[in-house]
Amino acid sequence: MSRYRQRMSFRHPERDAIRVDAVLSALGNPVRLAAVRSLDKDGDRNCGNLLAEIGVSAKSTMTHHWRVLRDAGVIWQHQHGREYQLSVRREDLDARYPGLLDAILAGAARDEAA
Amino acid sequence: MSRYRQRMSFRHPERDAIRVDAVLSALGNPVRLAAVRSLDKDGDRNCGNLLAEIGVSAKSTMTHHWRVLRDAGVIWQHQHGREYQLSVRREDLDARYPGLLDAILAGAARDEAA
DNA sequence: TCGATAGTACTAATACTTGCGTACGATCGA
DNA sequence: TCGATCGTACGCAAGTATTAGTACTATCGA
Repeated sequence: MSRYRQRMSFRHPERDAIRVDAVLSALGNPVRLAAVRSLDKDGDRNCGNLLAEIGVSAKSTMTHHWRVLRDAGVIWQHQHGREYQLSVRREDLDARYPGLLDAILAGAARDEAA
Repeated sequence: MSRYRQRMSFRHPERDAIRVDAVLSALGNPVRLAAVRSLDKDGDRNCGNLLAEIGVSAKSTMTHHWRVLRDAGVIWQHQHGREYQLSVRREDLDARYPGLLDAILAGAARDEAA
């Protein structure tokens, strides 16, 4: 009997269960904001791709951040073979909070330029 | 010699020093989001007014939240007699992150309605 | 001048966050 | 079938956030 729980597919909140304070809290962390910017700019990715790009050294650290973003309803994370496909939940976020994600991403781009 | 530092006027970040991740992190807390919604809806207030409205029991708790919002560049807080006038830094936020504050406030209103 | 009021400063307890090392399960490819 | 790979699960350590009690300063008004 293993000490480790068997991995199963993740729980993602329904669109209607997304809350703006959770979204803001999730994106209010520089590592997660950078991750979502990358996902939005360059399309879907697996976890390892982004790890190097964001400059985080430990896989387990990003596993934590993916969970926060997933639980807040910001990203989808689905298993695909032995990789996990990541994508921004743009349809859901834009439907529920029109203009929010674009304003945030534009703001992050502006901060970076300055 | 008192153990307590004398109060002086607060440091507010310059418009150019505001960072979107700090704004999101500040507004990613339900108490602070509610406070900013009240300020935006009903105009400038002092601290005590909002205390009751938001349902926070201790003044010192709100003192902490005002500091977080102030440091993030979300609110102005200026002494006026023995009260402190609070207001949303709408001009600065709208100039730096167009549409962000409106999207957030609309989102909070939507969440509340649901 | 003096009591009441507004709201901060400080302290502390508790809970949550972030980061990473290590153990592991599942899958791929040779 | 077996080693390499992907990325999670778990656990720990250090840091930060949240809340509130109490001490305090400054100001207002009678």
